[in-house]
Amino acid sequence: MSELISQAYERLRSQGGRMTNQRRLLLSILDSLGEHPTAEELLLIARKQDPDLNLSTVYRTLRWLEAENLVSARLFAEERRQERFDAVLPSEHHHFMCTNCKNVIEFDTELLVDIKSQFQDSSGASVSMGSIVLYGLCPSCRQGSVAQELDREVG
Amino acid sequence: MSELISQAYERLRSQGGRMTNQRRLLLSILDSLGEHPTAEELLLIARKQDPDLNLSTVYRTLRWLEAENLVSARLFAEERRQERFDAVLPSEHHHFMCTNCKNVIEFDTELLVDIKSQFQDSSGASVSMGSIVLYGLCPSCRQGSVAQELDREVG
DNA sequence: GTGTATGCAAAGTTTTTGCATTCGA
DNA sequence: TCGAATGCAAAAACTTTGCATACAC
Repeated sequence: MSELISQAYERLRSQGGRMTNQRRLLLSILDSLGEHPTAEELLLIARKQDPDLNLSTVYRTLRWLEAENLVSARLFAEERRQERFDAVLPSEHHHFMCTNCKNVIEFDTELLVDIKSQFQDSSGASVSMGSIVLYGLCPSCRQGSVAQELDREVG
Repeated sequence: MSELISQAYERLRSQGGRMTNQRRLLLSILDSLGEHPTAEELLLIARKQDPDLNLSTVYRTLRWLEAENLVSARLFAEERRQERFDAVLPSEHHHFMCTNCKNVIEFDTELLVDIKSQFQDSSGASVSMGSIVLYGLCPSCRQGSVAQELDREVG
């Protein structure tokens, strides 16, 4: 069983919570999904298996997981308000978002620690975490980017 | 006259737009403010000089400035939905947010270019911009952080 | 059985939009 | 003058909450 799911069971047990079908379903989707779904997207996927699942259950589950630090919510500035949810991976990871097709690519870097310590040294703050978001064109949108850019502008 | 304001005049002239009192006021606040106001905060400040100013005018002005690349909108994940607006500085700048007092500190770094090129090389994407957000405790919250953390949890 | 989690509907929060009016060039 | 910008109110988009019911333990 995956780390996410076994951790969730553990937390539930230790705080007297319950493992419901809804939570099991959402956890398994979050765990296997190689994407960063919004709450709505998650609902749509989950409803293929449980058509009665409710959006507020999705939000409540995500917020609980977030509070437990098993999932993190991210806002990409390009999408005004909608949050995207990530299963928290063992290593800090960062994101690239294609400004054309909106696809997200995760990446890792060891260089952030340098930025952190640079900032800590100069400011006197203590940094506990950090995240990077990069924007640009993904490989497939680089080709034919002119046509696609036009499409998007005219839309 | 500041870069922001003169640029705004320039853009208006070239696209047949008009410099209204409302825009002038908002521009001068954005220009002088050493903070990252939300639309609502900007409205409150502006209303000291023009009590009739409307929130939708603030949003429309900010969105126009954003489209002109004179202001950038940022979402800090810690605050769920509210955007903060920045006058765009000549150099890319990044943010640290104190998880305790929510204050924001800007910083610069030359190290992001390395992360960009690292990612470009490995992914084949072309990166046009990027932003870093760091979280932690600011210098003043580091002292007495225990008491303050408790305060926040109990809230 | 008991209390946690759910579904539903209503409310909350932030941002956008339609329309009549005002105002800058 | 006349079209761009504003104020207002209503809608839209996203998220949270209250409450009665269902269900995990």
